[in-house]
Amino acid sequence: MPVTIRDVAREARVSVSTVSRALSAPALVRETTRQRVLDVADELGYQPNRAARSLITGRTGNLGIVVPDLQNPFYPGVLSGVQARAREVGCSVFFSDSGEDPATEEVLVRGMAGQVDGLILCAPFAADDHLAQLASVRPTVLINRVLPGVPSVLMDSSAGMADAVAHLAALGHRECAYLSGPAGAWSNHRRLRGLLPAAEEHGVAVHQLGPFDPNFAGGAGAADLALATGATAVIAFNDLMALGVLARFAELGVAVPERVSVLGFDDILYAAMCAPPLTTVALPMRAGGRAAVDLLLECLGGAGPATRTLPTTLRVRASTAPVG
Amino acid sequence: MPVTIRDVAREARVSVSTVSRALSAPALVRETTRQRVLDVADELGYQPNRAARSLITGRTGNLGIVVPDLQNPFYPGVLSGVQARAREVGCSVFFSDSGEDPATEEVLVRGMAGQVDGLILCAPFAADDHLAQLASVRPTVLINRVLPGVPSVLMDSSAGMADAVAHLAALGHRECAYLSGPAGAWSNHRRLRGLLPAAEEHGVAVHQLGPFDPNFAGGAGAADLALATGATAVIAFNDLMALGVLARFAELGVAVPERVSVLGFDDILYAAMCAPPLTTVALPMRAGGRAAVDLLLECLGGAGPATRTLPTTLRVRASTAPVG
DNA sequence: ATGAAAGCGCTAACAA
DNA sequence: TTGTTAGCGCTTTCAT
Repeated sequence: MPVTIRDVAREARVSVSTVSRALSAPALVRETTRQRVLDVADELGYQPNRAARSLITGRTGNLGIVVPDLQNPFYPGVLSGVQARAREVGCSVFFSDSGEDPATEEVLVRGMAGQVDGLILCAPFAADDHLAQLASVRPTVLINRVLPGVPSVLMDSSAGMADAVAHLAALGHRECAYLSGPAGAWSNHRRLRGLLPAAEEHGVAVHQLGPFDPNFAGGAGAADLALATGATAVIAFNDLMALGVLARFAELGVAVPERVSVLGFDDILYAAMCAPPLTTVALPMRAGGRAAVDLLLECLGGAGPATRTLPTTLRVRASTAPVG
Repeated sequence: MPVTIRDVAREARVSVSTVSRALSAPALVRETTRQRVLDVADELGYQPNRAARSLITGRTGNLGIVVPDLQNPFYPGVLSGVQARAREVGCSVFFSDSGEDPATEEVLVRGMAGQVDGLILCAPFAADDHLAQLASVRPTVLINRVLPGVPSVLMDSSAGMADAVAHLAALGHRECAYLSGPAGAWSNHRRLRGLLPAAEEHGVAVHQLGPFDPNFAGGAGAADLALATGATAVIAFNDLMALGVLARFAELGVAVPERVSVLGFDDILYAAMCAPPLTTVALPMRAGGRAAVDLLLECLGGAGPATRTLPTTLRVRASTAPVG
């Protein structure tokens, strides 16, 4: 039988209300009383029952996050940031994985909604109207997705893409292929919004290919198409695809970066570990997770829907070189 | 104001208990009544308050899992399995990351304990006595760790290691280097328990090196040492290390698998994506996560502490070849 | 500064 | 088969 607030009250010779106050409103009890209560609570190993507390306060102290696919190394990074920040502010976090399915996503969100103070939806697949409905159930923060009236954390991939193009242009590339990710994805859209104007500005022609699956196989499948365009550089939607391109090129005996330069997006762990190490636009995964928690907390505190844009960083490694 | 059980009761013209029963003990109400209640509940969008329910039943419907490090691709795999299975049985899952620190681990477990029915500890870092204490707070299942009296899911890495050695022996290797993972780790211990007898049996000499950090840098750092032993094959504690070895060998111009064969452990996503693709012992990550949930559910159902051992699979790829 | 008492929304006896 | 009632453990008025 776990120890309750009454046990502490009895032992400390005060009322339950005093115990309650000693724990959650220290200013309202005399210092000596408070100390005695705390001592007793400690000695008895008292842990307030969160269900009872939240039943009355309406707050759970929990956050929920749903990501599209934990197998994509990008999301564990975000998740890790969310959890780290949540821990710092004393929150626990519910996690789930939608398998990139909008319907599942909806079920998961509604399931979590009842037991969290707020939700973080990472690159959600739901359509705008559905998403708006979900966001209305509980305070919600979006990551890498925009929806009017809903706060969001954005990673500035347009700027990252512009950096990437500038880098290629500086290396003398005049023709590049872009391997698209999922057609409807906000993130793919954003990359294009960075790519096209920057390419125009630098006088780089763009062959837009795809959409492809945003994974290794997708990249491997796209590699030959990219080659056929005659482009001297390939920009992939994400690192997983870039890795696929690298692998297929190796198979084909196409030298990277001597004959073709390859560029990824995300900077997942393996981008630095492959051969050649991948030049890529690093997205602030952990920072994004942390920012989402902060934004959520602000909303719970009554702040209006804000948007926070996080900078990206071009990491130049060995997969890009001057056009030969 | 959210809709409560009383709203449903009033609208359906029954008592609250009937509503309660219609939802959680369908057999106890007449079919027509039940249908009416369900219709009203649906129409009103009624969602039972989990805090209130758990306050009285003592059950939360939540599970908790803590992993050492989400950046290691092995753990997202497990986490993903846990979550998938939990969802099937209607549970939500709390997640956290200990950063491979025993003290943090303990804090996290105690923090979660109050709001979960059971806990899954994945390759925990806590010492046996501390772990035993943690496991006594709530029903607990261990993954890749054993402790008397505590149920656990084990991945049979001893057998996997034996397979690996047999594979190398068949290729004619007579001398191999083993790059140890963390000294105290149960999993490292297990690998050795498979390696040594199998090596003996097949007449393969083993150079035991390390311990090293179980990551890319650790492997890269260990590569030269391994080479210096004169072994024709290197078995790394895990894939991340094996990838480090591969990278360093590439730098050194040491041909894999022509001059040295390299073997990993885990079969993380990248193992199939690197060059050359890595021969490795695949650990059932998702299956392990699912099994842990099942075991936990059995414990909650009153079953005694059981141990479930999951088989591993040797995946032969291009990083191993006959000794030249 | 402290205590008494009224619930939060729900389930589980116990009655009917 | 259904309703009535008593709490689960806690916070929060309202008194004192």
